[in-house]
Amino acid sequence: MCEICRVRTRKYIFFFTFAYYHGFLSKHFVLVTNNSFPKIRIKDIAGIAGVSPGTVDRVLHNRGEVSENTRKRILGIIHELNYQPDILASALASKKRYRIAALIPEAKPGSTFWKYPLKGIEDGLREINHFGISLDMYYFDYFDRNSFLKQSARAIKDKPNGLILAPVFSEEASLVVKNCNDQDIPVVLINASVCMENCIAFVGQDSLQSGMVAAKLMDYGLRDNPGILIVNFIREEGKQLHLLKREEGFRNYYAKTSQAGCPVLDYLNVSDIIDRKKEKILKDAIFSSRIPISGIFVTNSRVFHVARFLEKNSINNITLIGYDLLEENKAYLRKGVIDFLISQKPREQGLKSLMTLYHHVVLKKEVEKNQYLPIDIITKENLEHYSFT
Amino acid sequence: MCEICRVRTRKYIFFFTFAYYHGFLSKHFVLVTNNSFPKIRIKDIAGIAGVSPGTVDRVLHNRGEVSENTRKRILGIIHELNYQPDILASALASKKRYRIAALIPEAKPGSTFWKYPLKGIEDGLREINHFGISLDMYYFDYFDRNSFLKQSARAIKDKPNGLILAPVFSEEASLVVKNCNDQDIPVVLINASVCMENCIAFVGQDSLQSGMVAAKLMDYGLRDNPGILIVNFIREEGKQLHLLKREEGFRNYYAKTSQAGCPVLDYLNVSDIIDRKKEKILKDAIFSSRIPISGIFVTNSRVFHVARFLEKNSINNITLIGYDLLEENKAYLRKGVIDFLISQKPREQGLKSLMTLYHHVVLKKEVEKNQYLPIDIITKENLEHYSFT
DNA sequence: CTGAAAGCGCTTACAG
DNA sequence: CTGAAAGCGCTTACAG
Repeated sequence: MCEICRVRTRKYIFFFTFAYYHGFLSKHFVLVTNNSFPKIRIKDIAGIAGVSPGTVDRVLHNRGEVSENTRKRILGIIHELNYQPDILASALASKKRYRIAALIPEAKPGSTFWKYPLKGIEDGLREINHFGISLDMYYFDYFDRNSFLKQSARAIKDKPNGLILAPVFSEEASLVVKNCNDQDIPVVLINASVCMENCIAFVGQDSLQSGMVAAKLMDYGLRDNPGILIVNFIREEGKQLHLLKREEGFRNYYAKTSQAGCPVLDYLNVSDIIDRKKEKILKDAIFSSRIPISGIFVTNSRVFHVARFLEKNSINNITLIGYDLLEENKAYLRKGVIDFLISQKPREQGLKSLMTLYHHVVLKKEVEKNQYLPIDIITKENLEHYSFT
Repeated sequence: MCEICRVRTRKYIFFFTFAYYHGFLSKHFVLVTNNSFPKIRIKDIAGIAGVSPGTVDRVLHNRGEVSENTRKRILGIIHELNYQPDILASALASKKRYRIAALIPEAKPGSTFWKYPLKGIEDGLREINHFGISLDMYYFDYFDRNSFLKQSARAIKDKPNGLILAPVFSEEASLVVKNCNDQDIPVVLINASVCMENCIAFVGQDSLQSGMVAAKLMDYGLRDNPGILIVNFIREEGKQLHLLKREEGFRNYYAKTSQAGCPVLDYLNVSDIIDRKKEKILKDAIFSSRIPISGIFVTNSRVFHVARFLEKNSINNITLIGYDLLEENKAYLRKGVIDFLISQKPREQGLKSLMTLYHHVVLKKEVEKNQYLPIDIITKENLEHYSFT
């Protein structure tokens, strides 16, 4: 039913397409291009359409000033030949510059998590900076709402072409997102999610599901000893939604799936800020618990506080599960005090956030809205091969 | 001690560098460039050195025909200004083409593993094909040595600029590597390792360590029930080195680390090819074992054979651990027949292999020789977020 | 051993 | 509404 024509050289492309467009060939004619196919250029399209390259360019970039007639003709040819612009030549010629801003917590000694997303962003930048992309970092203090407000104001004032945002303070972050929306600055959320309808993407972990994974590991190891303590190290009651989600996932698993049936779950909220009281609170919770504790699940990276306590008190019959490959946590994992760490691919979070903005802002491609990264299970045995992920 | 000068515009760069090179500035002068720094071009270097761009290019690419004197002068300036070539412009101007060949098993229904490395290679290609890179695939039959020989001969005859090689048949693969060496075709090994001294890199998993991870999971779940069966599904006795390594890692863990002390380990080799006998062999091994079996470790992706057997015979008190997210394995993981799967990041293996060749062949950068990928632990709970890794 | 010129494919003013 | 020309930074013959 169709004539098929394999084309190799520009001359042939020109001939067939020209003929096709001027009605010399059957409407069932199909142009089959192959591997050793010479690239179609704007010039070729212009030649076939009988216009100048400038006009094709105007059509390609929707910058108007083209009659509807020629526009349609050109779009037809572009479509027929499956024209793919040469993004190298494009980037080289258009001296467009894009500024991406990243608003994330500063990595501090003792809170090293955020150095990995930063590394991911920097690694990504190295791959795409040729395309005229530059990066501005706005660091804030993880514990200081005011520093977040200050840095977010700075970032927005600089009017970047895109923003990577760690919504550590969820309410304030929502305002930032709204603000960006008003100024047409696309936002990608990293690590935690908030106000999704106004963001182009979220890159991070499925918190609910990661709680289920933690519970599975707990359950698998402690089939018959159901005394479990959940510890939340929090900044403010009820504000860090992803921690609540993790706890919910953990509880869901035990409510529905556990092989041991529903065990006794206890929980404890400890302030993440006041340091001196942590130990006493843990001591009370563990020693005077109404149930003998055989497993502890910490819903974030502060699991090393518990590990330190267990080690000090020579308690080694408690299974301990927490989050993230902080240096302290890694050390306790190696020693066997922590049994499992759930990791969130922090480096990839950074990398993917940047790439998502690049695809959206520069290449103008569709991007996936929910980019859930794998929930990595880390043990002493596979830790070393995860160092840079 | 040093004069510091922040430069912004080309004019200043020219002035300072020119002055510096002609002795008008102190030797302690340091050129500090910053973010909003205009790119240094070949033209700038040529201007300062008082030569033409062509000469600078000759120096940059070591293509001789330059007097030692000017060569040194130009190299000095290049170094001083930390010149970074614009790889976009370079790729656009030099119409160089690079052909990468990939020699990997064909993904078949029932053996879907290799479709993920392929996907990784294809995804990577899409990022770099602008740079004149094309890909030729040479698929062979995982079970057929002759098809490997045939396809490898084809691949080499086509003289690619680089080869991605899955050394499924280790001895034959060594010959291929030697052959490539003679013709200056760089080789990246994917998934399994062989003949490393002649390859530029290996991309895959640390097999010994992955066996340790499997053992850890087994041990953690079965502290008191030490009857464990190791099952090897093999093509030929002693030929698939990475399977032996996995078993070795598993045994090492139990010999050294196990909390239960050294448990009773039994093992079984089953031919991967003759299908009808598998079930009977498993039945004999499990039912008439000298120890009651409470855990089975399968050293590769054929774990679904065991899962099928366990399910058919309604045995559900045996912990089952194996490798790879084949469709069959995923189904048994979801049902709870398989407890854990170790995954090897098959897609990333493909992606990294291609990128390694790109960096080596096109960008002429140093590449890391041993690229061990994370040893992913997959459970029913985190399976869905690993689909495409 | 060195330089001048043309070209890679696309974009950007500018002239009509 | 359309076209001709110059230029992005680098490379490739070619002439001397």
